[in-house]
Amino acid sequence: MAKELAKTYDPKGLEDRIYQTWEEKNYFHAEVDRSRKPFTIVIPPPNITGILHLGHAFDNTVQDILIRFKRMQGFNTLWQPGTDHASISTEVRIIQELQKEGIQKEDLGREGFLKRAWEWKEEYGGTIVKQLRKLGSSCDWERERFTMDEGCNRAVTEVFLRMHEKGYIYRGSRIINWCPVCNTSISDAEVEYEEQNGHLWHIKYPLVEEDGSISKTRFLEFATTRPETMLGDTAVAVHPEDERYADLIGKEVFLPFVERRIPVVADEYVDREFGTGVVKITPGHDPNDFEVGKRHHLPEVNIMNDDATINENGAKFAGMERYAARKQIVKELEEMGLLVRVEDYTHNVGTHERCHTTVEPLIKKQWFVKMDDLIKPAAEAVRNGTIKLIPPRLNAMYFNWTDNIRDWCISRQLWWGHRIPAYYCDDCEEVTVAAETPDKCPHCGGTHFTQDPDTLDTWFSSALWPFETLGWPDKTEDLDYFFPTDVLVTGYDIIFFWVIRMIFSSYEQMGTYPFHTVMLHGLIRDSEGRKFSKSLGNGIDPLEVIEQYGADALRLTIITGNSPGNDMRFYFERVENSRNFANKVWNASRFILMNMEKAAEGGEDVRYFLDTKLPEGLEAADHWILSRMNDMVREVTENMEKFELGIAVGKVYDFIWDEFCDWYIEMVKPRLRSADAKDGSQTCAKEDAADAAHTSRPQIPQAESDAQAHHAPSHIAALWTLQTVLITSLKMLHPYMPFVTEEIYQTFVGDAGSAERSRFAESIMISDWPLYDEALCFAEDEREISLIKEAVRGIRNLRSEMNVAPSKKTKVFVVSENEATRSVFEKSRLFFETLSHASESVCQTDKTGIADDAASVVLADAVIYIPLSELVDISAEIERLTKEKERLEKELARSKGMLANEKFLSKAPPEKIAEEKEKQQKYEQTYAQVQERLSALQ
RNA sequence: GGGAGUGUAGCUCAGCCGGGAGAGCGUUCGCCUCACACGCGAAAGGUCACGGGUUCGAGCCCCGUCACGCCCACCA
Repeated sequence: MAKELAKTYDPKGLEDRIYQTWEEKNYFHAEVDRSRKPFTIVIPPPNITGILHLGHAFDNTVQDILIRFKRMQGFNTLWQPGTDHASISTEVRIIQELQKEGIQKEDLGREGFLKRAWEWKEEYGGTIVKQLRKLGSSCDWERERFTMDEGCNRAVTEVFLRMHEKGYIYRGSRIINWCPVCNTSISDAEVEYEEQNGHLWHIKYPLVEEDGSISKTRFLEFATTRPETMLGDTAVAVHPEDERYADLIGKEVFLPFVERRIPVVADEYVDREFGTGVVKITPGHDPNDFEVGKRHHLPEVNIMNDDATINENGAKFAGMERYAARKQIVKELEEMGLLVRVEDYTHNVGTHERCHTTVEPLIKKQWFVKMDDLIKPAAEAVRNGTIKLIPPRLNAMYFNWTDNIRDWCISRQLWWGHRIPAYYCDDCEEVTVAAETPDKCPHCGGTHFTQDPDTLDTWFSSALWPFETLGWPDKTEDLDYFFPTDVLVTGYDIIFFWVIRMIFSSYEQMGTYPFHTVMLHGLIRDSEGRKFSKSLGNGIDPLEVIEQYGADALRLTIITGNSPGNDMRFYFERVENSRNFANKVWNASRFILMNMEKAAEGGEDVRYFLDTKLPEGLEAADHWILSRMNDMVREVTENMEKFELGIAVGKVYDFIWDEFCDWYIEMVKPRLRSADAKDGSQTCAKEDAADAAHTSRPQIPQAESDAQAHHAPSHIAALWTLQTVLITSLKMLHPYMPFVTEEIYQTFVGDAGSAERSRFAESIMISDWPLYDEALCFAEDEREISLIKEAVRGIRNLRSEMNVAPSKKTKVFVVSENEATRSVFEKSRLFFETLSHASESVCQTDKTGIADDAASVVLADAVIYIPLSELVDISAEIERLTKEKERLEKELARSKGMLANEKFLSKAPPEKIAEEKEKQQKYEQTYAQVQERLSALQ
């Protein structure tokens, strides 16, 4: 029957094989099916330049878990995959590659460059997609899309046209962030501020006197961090209510080098407290000054070329690089006596997040999206709960953005990307926005056009991702069925870049929101809490982790202990622990298979898991584990519905390892063993006897073994329970650890006969998600087994403290006046004895026949005695019991205090009071027993 | 400057509706117990950052303080 499983779980080879089977069986693929409810997730498209890092692994594991969970719950699940063209990083990458060959991108020309870029994309662009498969991602690969494929291109053009038509897209001169190295504008969101040590130069400009002469004695002093921008100054500003300068407002100062007379203006932007309360105004090179300049109708002087060298407006500094110019200007100002002083100054400098070049604010004609109207429904959706952010605390972050939105600069001076569908008439230079080159200029009738050379910000197409991937702008069945999608999973760091833009784009184009829930996860950091970065060299390649420990171990590690929105640190020790867990599950399964085989050798069909009805003859331990399993199913499902994946998987883990493996399997062993003795061959019996001779293992008394044989088949009930609990646990674990669970599941189900087979899913990934079942609640059995567990723990503890060798078996007496308690021990004798290393257990009502110096474990209404006279140190025993007595005294004091408190009695809920009373009673009973023991010993 | 966080065992982190402090790793002790040494059993280890308050009762709620990162803004 069942296949052999290796002794240790080894994911190598196995994962690829299983993944391939899933793909061949087409399990990942979704088709429109009106009879079923869809559940859709669109992947945050990874950059084609990317290789898989732990962030992707995290993001995609979360998505895969949700998808697999929903798939098993019966939803028609679609996980829509694809990749992003990532304009800047791809273009930079290709330029670097060209440089190695000594080629500039201009040498190739636009078309040649794009050809090269596509070749590059075809060759390397698929890497990350292959890597996602290694993780186990159950994406519908047949539907894979690319942000620059034909459909997405149409979508982008369509949206551009529509938004331009409505006036949301406009072209205008604005001060933008310019990256002189990437040679393109970048959006505000792409600017990263870095604290840098710099200087604050205090400079003074001479005043222009009434007669137009330049004063040699009167100056206006101010401070600046960027002295070179003075070449573009068109004013100096003071606060309108600043009395110190009231008389100077409207006058002029003289700007050295460029020899310009510029006005003193009054503007509230100026902070009177800072420095001298005077600010130089450079509208061409500072965003704030740009605003001031607009208010005062100041000229805008651009002093810089695109490569950040000074241009012809910079007088004699023309041609110098910006920092060289700065140095020279400072030097000359000093010689002219206009430099007052220099102080060290730490300030934040805007840099380009991709290359960390200091950005240069420049005035450029760019395309913008007007945001104030578009953003309103996006903000509203989150405010009124139509879209839920998880965790909700990130709402504040979201609103911070929506409330302070600025127009979105969408043009980029790059070649790789969606070219802006705008055409300039060669005759009149007027612009026409159209899907294709117009025939005739609507302004002058001209027939020759030049298309805008710029491309769109990468995020412009990503913003359309949830609907463009489903066929928009066409009206497709897919779009109608799968859209709006359900959950978006991404890191909180791209709420602004992506999430908000998808929300308003979808609302604008589709008239509805793209998803109802956004699950935001944190970042994975290294073991010291640092971000992973190339410069730190602390990168961890997920593929290596998978190679070494398996994808399941990686997935489990990433999810365990994490809650939405929180960062987590990555440790190899934790991966090891996850791997160990996979091995644990593996071996538990191996144990069950082994026992099934043994039973099968005796001619029984033992694939009981195929039968879902509760069989006859289940014992307390079986009921207990089924009941615990049932709770686990409910709690795990609830937590998964709440996106608390870390909590959910923790519960599966604890259940499997602690309750199922460490307790239930151990409880069941003697039952399976006694079955061996019954149907076992002679050799088996002989071996047992031989074993027993030199280890003093507890022997099943002959009479009892016979009794078992006549009894309802206990080992059959155990085998049924083992299989049922295992299969259910595997299902609960499957979204987290898809490979090992599938492999084991296949081992159990794989060769079931065709009749049984039809009742069973052929793969765990399309099997049914377990449901909470009232029929599996066994409160009484849970209480009984708790009692046994408590007793076993006590005995183990005692033996450990007394240094009793595990091989040393002892007689155990359970003394209780309570008949029900005695009966619990009687019923569970078989495994109680094994678990507590007892040679024999005897239940009785009093201490008859028990030595006074026996060691004891005190329970509420029972005392367990272990005669260990030759081993027990009486004083140690007294000490142990005294410690126990003290502990109980403390608990009793607490409990009595509470119950004596009238306010507690009058205000606490009745069930809490009852609970406390019960506890008190138990403490009192136990306490009395301990005291009795102590007095007997002393 | 604004915002939202975090602070719990040596380390990393859980801790739901307020009702006797948990896990993993590490440490110590004992075990190759016929599923698993990637294992089993046991133990030690905590002023739940600090100070107030609310409450019969606070790790959890409220106020304040300190520390640490994060996001946003960008005062020249």
